[in-house]
Amino acid sequence: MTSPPPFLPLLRELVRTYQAFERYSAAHVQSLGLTPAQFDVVATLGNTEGMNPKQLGDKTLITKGTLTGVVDRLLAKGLVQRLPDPSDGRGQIVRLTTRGQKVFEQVFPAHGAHLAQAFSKLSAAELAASQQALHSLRQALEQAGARAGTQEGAT
Amino acid sequence: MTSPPPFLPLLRELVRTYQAFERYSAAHVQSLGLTPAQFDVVATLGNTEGMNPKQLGDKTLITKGTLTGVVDRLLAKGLVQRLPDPSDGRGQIVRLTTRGQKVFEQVFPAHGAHLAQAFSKLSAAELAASQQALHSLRQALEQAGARAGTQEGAT
DNA sequence: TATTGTTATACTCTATAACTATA
DNA sequence: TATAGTTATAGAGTATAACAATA
Repeated sequence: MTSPPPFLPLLRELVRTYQAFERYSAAHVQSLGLTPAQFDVVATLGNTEGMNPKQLGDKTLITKGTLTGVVDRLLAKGLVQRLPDPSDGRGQIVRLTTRGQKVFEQVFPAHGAHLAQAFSKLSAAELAASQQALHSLRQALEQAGARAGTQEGAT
Repeated sequence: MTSPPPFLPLLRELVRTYQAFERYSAAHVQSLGLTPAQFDVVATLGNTEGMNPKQLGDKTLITKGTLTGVVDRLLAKGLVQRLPDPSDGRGQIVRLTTRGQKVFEQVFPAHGAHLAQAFSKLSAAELAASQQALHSLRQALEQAGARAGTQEGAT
């Protein structure tokens, strides 16, 4: 039995860092009258030409039945539109409206302005290194996830 | 207008990495029949002598009205108990039951076993670098959060 | 008067399964 | 038959405000 690798502190750090981000961004999101799920969708649609609910669900991890309701509410707020998918009669394209685009552009610069100050202490190299570190970490987690999914039953 | 700092990809990576972890651990949590909020409470109570709902809410970021219901459901599952707070007639102490303790101890080693495989590809140096990177990132975020919290009103 | 915790309200998210329409 | 998306259902989380009991 090899000694256990010290990844628990790393995970704890990951969770704390994410929570710090969540706490930070929650104020902005809430001030827009968006729920986390709705914001997730808006953020995913930002800077795209739109996508079908299937792709949207895959990216946001929202299941299709749930996504219908989330998109409905964004529709009611006038932030997204549903367009027919020209290449598939069953499909549709969900896309930000002009107003949705404005909201998208509004929240990220707002984040940016605040965060820019905070991040000004980190060099470009540090940012890159952090990003790379997170990427490795994510890959490890995704492998574990795939494995867990495959070998399921270790309940 | 200065060029935008390149921390957006870093944040996106942070979110994705966290989501990978979430997705990974969700299986274990779900297999225990616990919701994320319930697991949050159990994990917070783990390795403690219990605490009052006020503290519990502060740590889990669950508001008091919501927390009552979450604790109710954990109570129904026999995982926690409500004890009177000897030092405050209004208060109570929420504490894991023996069964709750067992669940707590059960889920964390289970995480470790799976994750150990995933992390075996990362060297100790890589783990340390990742942790350091996250720590810097978190400090930046917490500074931003503190600033946002202080200057609030930019809603 | 302030604080702890419960209750009531209303809305959103969530997964799942059954269903319609198109491929 | 398979897939895209909707609808129905039931449960849980969420914030908020009003309330009781205690400090």
